[in-house]
Amino acid sequence: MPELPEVEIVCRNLSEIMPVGERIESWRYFRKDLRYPFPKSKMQRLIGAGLRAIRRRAKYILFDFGEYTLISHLGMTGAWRREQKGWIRQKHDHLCFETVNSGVFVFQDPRRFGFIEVIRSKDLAERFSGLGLEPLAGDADFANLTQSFLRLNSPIKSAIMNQKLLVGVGNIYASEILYRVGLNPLKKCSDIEPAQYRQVWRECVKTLTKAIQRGGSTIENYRNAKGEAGSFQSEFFVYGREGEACRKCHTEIVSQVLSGRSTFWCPSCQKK
DNA sequence: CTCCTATCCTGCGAGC
DNA sequence: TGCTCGCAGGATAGGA
Repeated sequence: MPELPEVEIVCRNLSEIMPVGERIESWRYFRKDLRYPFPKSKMQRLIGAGLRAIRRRAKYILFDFGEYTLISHLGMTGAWRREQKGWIRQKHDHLCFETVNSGVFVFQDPRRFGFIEVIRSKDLAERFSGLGLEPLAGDADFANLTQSFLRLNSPIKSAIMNQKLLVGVGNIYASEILYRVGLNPLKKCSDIEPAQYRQVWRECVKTLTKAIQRGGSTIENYRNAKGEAGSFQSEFFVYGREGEACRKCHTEIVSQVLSGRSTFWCPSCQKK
């Protein structure tokens, strides 16, 4: 489900409804695992600790409780929502924690590709050491990223989705970003000029930023932690539009599976 | 090392 | 109506 903009929105509104200093009173589990077993003993360590911040790294949500950090990944269909005491369990609600003053936070995830982790905060850097460049970080070193890409033989679309190189871009935004640059998604990374890479990074930042301003994209069931849908899907140029007319030149949008993922582009606008 | 495939899981729409 | 098939926003282990 969620790519960088959606995870960013979830983090922002979780921060609004769960203030700094808030404490977890108790956990409840409705099954014993999601993608990985719940780290129950470590989750107990969070009880009573004051929340310092909720932030995003790549597509991970980090609840910083000082000595320990709760890591939540939404996978394809994961969602947090807030409930009040006496709430009624919905299908695919897998766990919840109750806070002292802010209600109950419930994690729902039909496909169960999401997961929950608790680690010592001092181990965060190592836990995420394999992650690539954070595109919206002020100090993002895109020149260095270009040098990495110039050495790759893979198609550009696969590469910008590779979280070891660049984080946050998933299957939807990959197609959208390349449309905005005019690059064919199948083009080999080593065949792309440095000047074109500068455009790729610029459109990447612009597209992700705009998507955040629109509250993310809601395809089927994405909702932020307040239950609100995003609206950026109305600005898609190519994703999910196979057979429809290009918004600029009216050529039919085409689609092809690349590395197992549906890929959309305009054969006329994306000839670079 | 690099790249691709299969896999985890449930739900939904298309097609018969 | 009801069945099967294919596909869905992610990440990763393992094979070529």
